[in-house]
Amino acid sequence: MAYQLFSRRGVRDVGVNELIERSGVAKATFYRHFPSKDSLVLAFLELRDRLWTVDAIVGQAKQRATKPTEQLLAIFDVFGEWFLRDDFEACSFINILLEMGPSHPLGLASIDYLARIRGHVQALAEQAGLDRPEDFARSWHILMKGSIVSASEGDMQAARRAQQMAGWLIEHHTS
Amino acid sequence: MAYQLFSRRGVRDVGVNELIERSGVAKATFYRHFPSKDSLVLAFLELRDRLWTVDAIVGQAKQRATKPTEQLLAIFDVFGEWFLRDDFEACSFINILLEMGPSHPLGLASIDYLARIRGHVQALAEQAGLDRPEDFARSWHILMKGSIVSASEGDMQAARRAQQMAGWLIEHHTS
DNA sequence: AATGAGTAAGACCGGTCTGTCTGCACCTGA
DNA sequence: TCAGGTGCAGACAGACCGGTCTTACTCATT
Repeated sequence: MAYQLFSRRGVRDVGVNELIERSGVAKATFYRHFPSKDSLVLAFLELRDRLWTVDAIVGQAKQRATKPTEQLLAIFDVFGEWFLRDDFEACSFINILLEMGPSHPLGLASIDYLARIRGHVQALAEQAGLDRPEDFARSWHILMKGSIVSASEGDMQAARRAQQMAGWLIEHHTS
Repeated sequence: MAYQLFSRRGVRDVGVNELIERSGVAKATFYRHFPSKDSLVLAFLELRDRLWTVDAIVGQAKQRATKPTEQLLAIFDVFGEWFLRDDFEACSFINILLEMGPSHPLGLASIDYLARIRGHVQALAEQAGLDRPEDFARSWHILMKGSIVSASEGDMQAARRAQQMAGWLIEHHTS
């Protein structure tokens, strides 16, 4: 419920009143479970990490290939299909980071979850035996984030373009 | 004045009252010049395009090299220094696009100015005689936007990483 | 039957937002 | 001298914000 609203319309655009009205819960009940709106947003970010990062992206990519390098490249196959969805809502972690700033608690949490995404990439890079896996993951993440923003602009081939550059990145980290 | 506030703190975080108070102008005078806050934001975006895109980034990059491909790569040199500034404020076009959504008038305007940035890249690609300059510019733009988001997260080497991938992109568009 | 926990509904608080309107001073040109 | 435009200062409207608190009700346990 809150997940749909936050991911599609952003944190700032959804007020507490709307949340409780749509979920049919009383305001006092809401504030008994969450001491503030921000703490609900933190719970949303954690859920987003599980549903989107772990299940929808990394999980899907791992299912589509067996070799680690192919699993990495499959991330952009998943992205390509995700970009085509009409309810494409970009990356909540990026949205909130840019919306609240890197010093706000929610911005800091978003940075943390983005680092977690990078951790998945780095783990796959290590399984693939690539050189300097952390540098690899950081470069890879640039391609992921850049393609998401391009998709928000309307470039439907953003995933394919990023995947092409990702292939070159793998080559240059292969000894 | 409004430029500083909007670029550093975002459009939604700066209200009309603060704007008029800081600029020492009366509210009625403000609304005589701009029919709404959004129209001021539109003027801000246009100024941002001139000061930041044209002067600070593209202009600087062109000054630092003579060959078009070197001028392209110099963009990431400029980015690298920009990322180190303590008043680094990310890209207002990306911020506003993600904050307002791609269907909002301000989001649409941001998409337009982002396309203009891509136009500068494409023009340089054509001068350099690179293959498929529009595809090149779109891939290049992914690297620019991805590195900006990574810099917002705190990765100070984001420009260097993007520049490396940008070099490979040039190679693959050279016949 | 009595008690207490939990809940829905919503009034309420102080504050913010964009945008309008009034009051008053100033300046300029006829 | 006086009309008209322009400016600042700020009250005000109407809506919304996050968050607190009251009221009335249900239901499970004692």
